[in-house]
Amino acid sequence: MDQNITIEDVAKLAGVSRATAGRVVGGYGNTSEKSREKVLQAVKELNYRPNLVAQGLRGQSTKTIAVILGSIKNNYCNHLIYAVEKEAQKKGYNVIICNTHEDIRQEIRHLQNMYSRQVDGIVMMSACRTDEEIEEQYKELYSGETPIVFVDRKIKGLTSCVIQSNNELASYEATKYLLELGHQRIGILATEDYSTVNERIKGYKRALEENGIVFNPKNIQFAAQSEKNKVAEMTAKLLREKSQVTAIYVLNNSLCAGVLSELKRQKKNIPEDISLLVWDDEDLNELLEITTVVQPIEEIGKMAINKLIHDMRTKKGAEESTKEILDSHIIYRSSCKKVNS
Amino acid sequence: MDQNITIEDVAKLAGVSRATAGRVVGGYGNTSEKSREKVLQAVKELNYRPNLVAQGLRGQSTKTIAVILGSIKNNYCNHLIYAVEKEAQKKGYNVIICNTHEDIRQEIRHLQNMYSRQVDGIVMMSACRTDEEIEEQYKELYSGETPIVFVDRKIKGLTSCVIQSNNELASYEATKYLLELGHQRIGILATEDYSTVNERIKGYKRALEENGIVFNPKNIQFAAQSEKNKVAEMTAKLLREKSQVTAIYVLNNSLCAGVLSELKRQKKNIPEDISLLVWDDEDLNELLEITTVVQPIEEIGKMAINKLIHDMRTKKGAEESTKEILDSHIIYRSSCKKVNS
DNA sequence: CTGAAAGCGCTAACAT
DNA sequence: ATGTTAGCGCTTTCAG
Repeated sequence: MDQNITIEDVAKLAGVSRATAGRVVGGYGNTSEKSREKVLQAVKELNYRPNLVAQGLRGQSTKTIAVILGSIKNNYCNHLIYAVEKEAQKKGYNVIICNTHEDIRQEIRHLQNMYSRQVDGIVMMSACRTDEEIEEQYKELYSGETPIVFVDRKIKGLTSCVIQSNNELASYEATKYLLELGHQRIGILATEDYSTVNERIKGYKRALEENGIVFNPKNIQFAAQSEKNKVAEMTAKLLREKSQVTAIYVLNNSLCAGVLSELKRQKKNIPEDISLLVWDDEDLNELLEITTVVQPIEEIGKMAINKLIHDMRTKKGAEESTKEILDSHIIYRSSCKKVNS
Repeated sequence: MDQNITIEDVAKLAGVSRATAGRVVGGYGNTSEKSREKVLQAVKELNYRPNLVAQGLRGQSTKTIAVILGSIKNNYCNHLIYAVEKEAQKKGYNVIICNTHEDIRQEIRHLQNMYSRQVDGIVMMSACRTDEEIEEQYKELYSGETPIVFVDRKIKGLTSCVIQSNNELASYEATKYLLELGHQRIGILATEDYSTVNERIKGYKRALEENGIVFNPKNIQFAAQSEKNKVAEMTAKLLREKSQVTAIYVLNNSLCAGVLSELKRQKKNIPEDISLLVWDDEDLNELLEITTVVQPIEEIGKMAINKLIHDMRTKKGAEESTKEILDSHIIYRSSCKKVNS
């Protein structure tokens, strides 16, 4: 496995020049059938493999795409990376992963590092909250020459390309479904303030309003995925509030385990004692028959890569904001029960 | 965000030579305090970022590590990558992920590609079964100059460095635990024939033997993670066999959902009707109180990176096989019940 | 302590 | 159709 065989070695053995050998191997320019054969023979004999780093330096593409997101452990991210890697692979790109642990400082470091690496494009689920703006000095990192596709969350005050599912609408429909079952007091559990979550809350509010129900801020509680105890605590709080909820609507899959654990501790049965509706599907949801809003993650990932590759070709940086919205759908299982209110 | 600022631009602005600028930026060689300041000032002013691709071509390291494994969706792999990326980051490396989908052909393509990319090292969970051997022509891919650390599974007939948990022993102990509870007929569900699985089966057999129980081959069924229906079917088969099992021992977390789903369909309660013991922990296990064998994945990942970096430094390829075994432990929950046999 | 120059492996413009 | 050569951005001799 000598790693040091270069195009020069191939050329020598084949008895042609570096350029010709390169043309054959790279499949560009014109070559005679005779030299083609000789070169290919030499390639095989020497087990030559082109040096992608040199290609990357010489040419304008490193055939590398970075995925920057909170944590690969998160269910949504995990599926996203899977889809992204699959599509990237198909298109001849490799994927570098960067976990930010939802820390904007780390996100910025990763971005700088990826630019140093000359990646061709970036898929990003930013750690930036809706209320935050990127500091002025770092803004250029988020809108330079290298194309970035933002998935799921968008960033305030930035020209950018976003791909996400129809959060507002799907959330509206999910809420409407609960309302139709007679639930008037629907408690929400969500991760902290990201644009995605906000849109889902918006849809929730719209459905309430349409049904003449006054929104009660106490019915929304926040917790981060990592804070398992807090998730349980907030769940308990929802159940404890005077306006006792009859349904819990979990906006992020990552919080689901914590909610279920608290429900179990309180010996609340689903759906007899409480109804449950959750965003993002996984084995657990199917097993426990939890009604779920399913986002088309596979397609989002695929589209992200294709948009990226398109932008790379057209050399268009973030000149204009674009937004692709893909449809989510609800899988109705048995975790939501009719109540008479 | 001009990407095209080079060390030359910095040098010009600072009024020194490329070499001196490089020395300051790269922190090598000697420089006077005066030029140091001038260069650093220029770096800041121009927002210079070194080109890692050029460094990679010039130097001997690309600061890149590849992780090649079945699928990031698999729970074990997912946690492994997380740990690997975290440790690699800390040590100044980035991680490229490659999913083989448990297909040896894809694995080989990935390997070739990663060598083309001049990665510094590879963490690999090979798709190679125990009964298979790597074809002669590809063997060099698995034991060349670039250090590879094999995680979890090892490959037959190859000098290699393996890191894994004590599969045999932990499985022996898990089985012994079930035996002590009175279970005589313990059904196994496992993914197909990988070295890891084999070791676990070995531990299982040893425990049976020690207790004078004759091993019944029908009590072991295989299915792949992806074949959800087959998992259910095999579970049913275990329950149906004349030698009806009183406990199911699942050797791979990825099969767990399928097993649970079948148990549910058959309205078998855990642990009243059947005991359950599973490898690898996740939220689900805690929630359903499933007794679990927990592998130290975090440490395995960390150790893999450190071994890799060590091997890179010492330039030792796979000259000798090494093996690191880390301890698993069992978390006892309530999914296993005493029976009188 | 600093600068000039070579070269990592590749591709592309220019000659032949 | 093929060879020669320059140069991508960096590091590292080698002189001075």
